[in-house]
Amino acid sequence: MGRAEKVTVRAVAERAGVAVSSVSRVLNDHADVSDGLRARVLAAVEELGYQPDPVAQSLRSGATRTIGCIVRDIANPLFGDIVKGAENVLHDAGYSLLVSNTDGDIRRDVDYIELFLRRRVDGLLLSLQAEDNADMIAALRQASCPLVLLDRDVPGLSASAVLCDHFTGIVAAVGHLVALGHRRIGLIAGQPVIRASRERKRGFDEALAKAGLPVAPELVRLGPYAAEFGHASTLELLDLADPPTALVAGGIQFTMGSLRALHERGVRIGAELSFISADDIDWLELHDPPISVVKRDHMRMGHLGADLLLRTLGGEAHPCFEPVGTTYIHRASVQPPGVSR
Amino acid sequence: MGRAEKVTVRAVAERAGVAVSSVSRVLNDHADVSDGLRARVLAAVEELGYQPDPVAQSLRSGATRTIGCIVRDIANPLFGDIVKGAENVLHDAGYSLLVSNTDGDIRRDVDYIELFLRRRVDGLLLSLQAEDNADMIAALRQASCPLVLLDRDVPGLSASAVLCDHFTGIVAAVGHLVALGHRRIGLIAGQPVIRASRERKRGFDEALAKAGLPVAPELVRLGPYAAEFGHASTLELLDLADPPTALVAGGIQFTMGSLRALHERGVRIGAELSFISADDIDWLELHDPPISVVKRDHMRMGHLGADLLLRTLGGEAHPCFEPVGTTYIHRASVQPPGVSR
DNA sequence: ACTTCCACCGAAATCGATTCCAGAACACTA
DNA sequence: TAGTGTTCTGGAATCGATTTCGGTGGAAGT
Repeated sequence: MGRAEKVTVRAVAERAGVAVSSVSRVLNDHADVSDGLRARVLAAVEELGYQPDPVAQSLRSGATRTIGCIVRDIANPLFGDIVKGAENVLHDAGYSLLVSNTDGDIRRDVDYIELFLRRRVDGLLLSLQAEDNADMIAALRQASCPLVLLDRDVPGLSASAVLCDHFTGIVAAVGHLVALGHRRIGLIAGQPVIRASRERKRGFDEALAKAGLPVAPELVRLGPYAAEFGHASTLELLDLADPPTALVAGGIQFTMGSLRALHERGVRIGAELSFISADDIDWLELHDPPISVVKRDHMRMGHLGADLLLRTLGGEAHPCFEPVGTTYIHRASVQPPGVSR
Repeated sequence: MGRAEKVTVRAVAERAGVAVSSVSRVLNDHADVSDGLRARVLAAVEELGYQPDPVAQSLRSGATRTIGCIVRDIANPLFGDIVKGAENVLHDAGYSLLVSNTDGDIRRDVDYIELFLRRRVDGLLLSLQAEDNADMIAALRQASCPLVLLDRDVPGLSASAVLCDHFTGIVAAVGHLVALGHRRIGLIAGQPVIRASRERKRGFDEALAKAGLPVAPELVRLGPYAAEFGHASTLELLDLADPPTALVAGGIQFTMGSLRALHERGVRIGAELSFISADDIDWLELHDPPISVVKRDHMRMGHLGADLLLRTLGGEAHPCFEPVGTTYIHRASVQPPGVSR
């Protein structure tokens, strides 16, 4: 196995017959290095197959070339796409990505923030579970590295952010439902401690207001981002005396739970209940009927998040914001109400 | 922001009026520490809020408490689940997880292996894209840290592995098709450079052989793990003069591409063509008709992989192997042939 | 009273790289 | 020839922790 005698800068220096400082100067191409010395050092480096030890470099420089990424559930394709997009960009820039899994537990947000900061990451990519957690904000204030929020808004924190325009997509989606004649429209979304939830709710309200329709409180269910909440809420909505004729699921977990509930109840989607999923996953198109969605580019979110980090690491002092658009895509799951036969 | 003056072991020593070595001894509870000294040091640690710097510890100890994980596509829920399972276990054991994304490019396997080894990870969790790549094997031989293969088999390499019993599941699945009367059964699977592909093919062959049926070469398509291959292969199979009456997709990407092709062609799954997906994703149950699957516990794979790593890090010298079972689950996508009306 | 031993603690080396500082070698000018 | 600069190079300090080694003081043994 690894019988590689660990070749250090000292070994290179010995081999080349120069001082270690000279080796370092050559490798980091500092000024004041003669051609002869450079050649000898590079030859020795080549012969020994020397590669500097990143751990030692980190100790000396204070930079670890590592980024910490905090998400709720890495197995969720939404976050998977984000992480993938970010990792691609960061890898090309010479950074590695540490991942986490906070799994619905807000305290784990704090734990991972502290863990990653202790590990001296060069930056944090954050999809937090709540924006108002005091412990979390306190932990982030300790950070001396750049922070990038993914579709989150933590007031008073100096951080860049990728911000999705949920509003436009939802307004278009609900507007379409209204235009088709729907009057009782249900919404299942996350709690307002997350920007995405607030924006979706705001778009929902706005679309109804624009149509002069009242918001029926019993049709709006805000809860934790988990399939089970989508499932339970859907059953509740179906059981109302005056149930909705259309339903918007504001998040992919809700979509999953909601569809499961509709299948269990044998509800004919489109015919009996129009359905829209905010957030697109490819298989929704293969559903029968295909599910209308509000789409955004998840990988691009990760990509832009990484860009923002790199920009700050590159010296940009002020927080920057990158918008990501959303589009409503109509599919057969949305039909005019009362086409029940 | 971070106005925290960086509290080091030296600061603690000064505060407590002792030598740095004593502080270290207290913190790593070595022997030869008097109660008085321990108390003074711990008090100073408390007052200053001292936390040792992991980078310095890594340089000194050679251990980084970091594990590298190499997968093809972190956005794929299969790998997402694996990574999640592994991260949970490793986090609890004090390790952090570096992720990668090799994205169908075999050279990136090698790149990431070398990158992670250079970064001195304490272990590697590997879902390689090919088992016979000489460069990759050479790179892995350089490793002086434990290796764990995820559903892979690289002969001659000293590594533990999580091994899925694809064989049993596929035999049951194809056996069921045969029992229902299917005679022409198609298979779309990965290339034999990956154990999973080989085992699925072996199970497929075995099930047919057991039934005394010949393997029709034109019905077996082995190619790269990508939805597009599943899509194209499915179209080809449908266009055969004597097309299959049942189709097994050996991998979730193939399932996705294959289902898309069947939808495009308007094939009535179950009635016109029975369909089985090897690897389960939750939405397959919501498909119309629900898709039969060969299921395995992905998160458990990650969990066991992490356990194997920890076991080796804990001193276990010999490679260990952990089996993961597969189960065939019948759903309505599988019907007797010729129920076309 | 003198050795021996042990418990305890501090100084310094170490991990591997980078960088500051000082000095050597050489050229050029007055 | 002496003096002044350049240009290049080596030694040593540094990053922050761990660990070896050696030394001190006190207690026990003869």
